[in-house]
Amino acid sequence: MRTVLMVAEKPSLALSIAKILSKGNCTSRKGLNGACSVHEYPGSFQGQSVRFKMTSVCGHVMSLDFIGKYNNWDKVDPAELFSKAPTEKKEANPKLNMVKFLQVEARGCDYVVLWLDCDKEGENICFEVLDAIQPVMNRVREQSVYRAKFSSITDTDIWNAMDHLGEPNRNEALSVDARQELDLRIGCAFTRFQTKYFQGKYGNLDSTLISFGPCQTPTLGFCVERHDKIQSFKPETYWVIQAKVFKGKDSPLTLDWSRVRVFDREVGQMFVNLAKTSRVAQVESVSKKEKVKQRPQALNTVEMLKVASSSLGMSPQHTMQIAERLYIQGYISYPRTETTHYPENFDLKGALKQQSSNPYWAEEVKALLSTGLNHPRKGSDVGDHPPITPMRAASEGELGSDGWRLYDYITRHFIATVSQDCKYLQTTIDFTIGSEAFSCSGKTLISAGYTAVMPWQGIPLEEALPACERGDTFTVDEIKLVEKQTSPPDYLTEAELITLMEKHGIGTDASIPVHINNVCQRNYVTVENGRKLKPTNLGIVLVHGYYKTDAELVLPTIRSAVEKQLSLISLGKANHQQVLQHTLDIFKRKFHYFVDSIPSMDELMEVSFSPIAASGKPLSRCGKCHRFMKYIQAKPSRLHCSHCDETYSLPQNGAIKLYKELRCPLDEFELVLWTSGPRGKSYPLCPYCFSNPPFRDMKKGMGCNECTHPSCQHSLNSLGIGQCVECDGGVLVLDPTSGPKWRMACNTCNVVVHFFEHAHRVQVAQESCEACDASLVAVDFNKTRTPLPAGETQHTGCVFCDPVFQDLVELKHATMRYRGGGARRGGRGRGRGRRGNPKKPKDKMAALAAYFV
DNA sequence: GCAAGGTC
Repeated sequence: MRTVLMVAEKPSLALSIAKILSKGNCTSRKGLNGACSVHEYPGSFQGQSVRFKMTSVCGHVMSLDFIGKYNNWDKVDPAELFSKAPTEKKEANPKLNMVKFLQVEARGCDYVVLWLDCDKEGENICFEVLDAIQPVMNRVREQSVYRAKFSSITDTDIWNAMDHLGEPNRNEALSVDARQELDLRIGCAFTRFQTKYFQGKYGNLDSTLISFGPCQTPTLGFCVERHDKIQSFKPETYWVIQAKVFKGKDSPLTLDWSRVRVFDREVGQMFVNLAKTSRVAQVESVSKKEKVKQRPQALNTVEMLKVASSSLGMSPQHTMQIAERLYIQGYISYPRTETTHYPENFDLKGALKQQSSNPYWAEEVKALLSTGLNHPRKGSDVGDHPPITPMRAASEGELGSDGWRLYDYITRHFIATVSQDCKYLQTTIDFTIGSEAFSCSGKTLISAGYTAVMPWQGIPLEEALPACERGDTFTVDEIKLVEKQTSPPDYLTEAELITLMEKHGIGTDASIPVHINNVCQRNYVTVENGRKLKPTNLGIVLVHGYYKTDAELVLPTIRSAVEKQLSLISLGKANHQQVLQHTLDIFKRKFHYFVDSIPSMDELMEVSFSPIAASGKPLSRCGKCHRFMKYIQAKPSRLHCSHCDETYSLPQNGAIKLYKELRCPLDEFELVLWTSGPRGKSYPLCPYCFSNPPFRDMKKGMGCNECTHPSCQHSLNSLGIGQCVECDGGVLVLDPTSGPKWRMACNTCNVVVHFFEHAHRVQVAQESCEACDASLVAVDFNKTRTPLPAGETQHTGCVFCDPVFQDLVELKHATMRYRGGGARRGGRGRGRGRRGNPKKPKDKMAALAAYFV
């Protein structure tokens, strides 16, 4: 019997589609990567009996990157990234082992049906899947590759797709390939160039990365545009007539002037004088209109993000993480969708019934169930996923604070979509006072409709307008000219930014949160009270710089202009290679122009930032010139030797101080001590070795706790104790600065083990433990407070095995269990390589020759 | 260390 492999874009869809096509009769098992499942069932295909295997990928299988050597920022000129640097496809998520998984499942299959999402990205993933599986599939004479086209996950749609299989569209896939390559080459070239240029020149930029991208840069542009409007705002004075009238014993009504405002005081005064000729206000007309506030459309991602930001105070990134969790746990439907229209067969009533026992909205739900659901408003069906709805009842306690708040909103929104509109009566009374016209209006609620579950949208209670009719007169209580000023706009709110991004096609529902998060993380924008986005100096200068040199780099049209080119590929009207070359050429020229114009950007930078040579405070001495290097604390923190004009990287996210003026035996640089926090991990490092690994088995970014120097007293070889209790390959290293709260810390992960508190001295001995091969540790306690048996003050033993140490090492028991009571003894080496006596080189030059490989 | 796009 032949086998048909079917592949969807994500595990949840594979399950939904398999359930529909197998009519609920499929067997399921987990795939080898743990993330994807395989659902199998018998059926018929192209007139023959077959076995179906339905599975999925997890989004893109591959992602594009430069080949290895072009990822060296120090050796590659960013201009080479436009054409010379070759790219390669790498597995998007190596942990998922997706290619292997697909091949295992595809081996022996005869046909494949591609059920990827029906958009360009999905079309591209079709070919990623085919590239992986075609080499291992059986060869059949007839067509073996099919594409299912569906616009919703409903029985009819899925069966219809199965009955009308087509072929994957290579042109659409190629347009995505082109987009990937353009984004990569352009983004990385500009990012690397401006990062290196500005970081080498200014000391207080406070950003580890000065990135550029066709989505993130326009995103920043929107925020700066608003900032500029605020800055250039000139308040204008204007005048309004304030009129108060009353009738009988009613409290006075404040009226609105029909001319609203005037910008000339004299003119305003003239109108006041005209109005003042009369002491009564004449009612000209009273109108009552029934108005409707429409119930919302079904919820999509962008709307959810906006409300979460403006009403729940949650960032888009955080909102999506919470929504993802609610989705995985089955509380809500798939949270990434553009669609605002429920599928025709959507069980609205069933979904609503599940909410009928929730204390917060049970009353409204029960009322709806008994009087009947309102038909949802027509939305747009983009054919991706149904709108976001609750899938099962939940209580506050089981979801956690933010989880509940988001679920609460999603559910209320859902109930609102099947509720009645809110109806209210708007009453407007038109007055004349002298020859000037005024009015006042008020709203009274007729029926709350959906605002019963979305009270924040309700009609606010107002004092009712007095009953009156045409011809009535009111007494004028007060009439005067009031001076006011126009006020500047406020900073862009996150919700407004999302609206702008959506309008200009910057990013997608799934990527908008990422771009906003990026501009915050890169220190271009800060989030102020009320989730308002205020650009930083760096953000402002960058955008102004682009405007000065090449405004297209920051305009929101940069994306759509490229998309237009790309659509030619997907429509088959232009050749993929030609479009790519053409667009790359344009951006290559822009890049060179940008590089040439960088002095004009510098003019802006100089105003806000200080030159690197004038930044920082002296800290440790350079090994080459023996002068003090300056420690620059602003991100990325680093050491700068102004004499040698060299910058040395440091570990981030911690504090740096001088380490007792001790020097690295290899290069004479003064060591510095990195500390993660008051009770955290700390280790010394050599500023030179950190960027220039001295031994072949070391990598960039290693401190002395990973240094394999055979004899240096600060090295791993001297201070390493034993294998880490949690991670693979890490070694617990004595922190010689930690006393009297002595500890050892893993040189790879974050494990910190406290031991021998209040010991006077703790040292790593030359000898190793017979049982577990860990280095022995020698401790020395004060006579008066020694915890050692029989009042002894000194003891040397293994921190893992020595019974004397048992109660003095915090993680002892966990350690023993983890090691299976020593069962792993003699297994893999302990990885410290400190056995044997390495020969000491005769002099320093020989040592350097030996070490600097 | 870089982009943007999928998704876990």
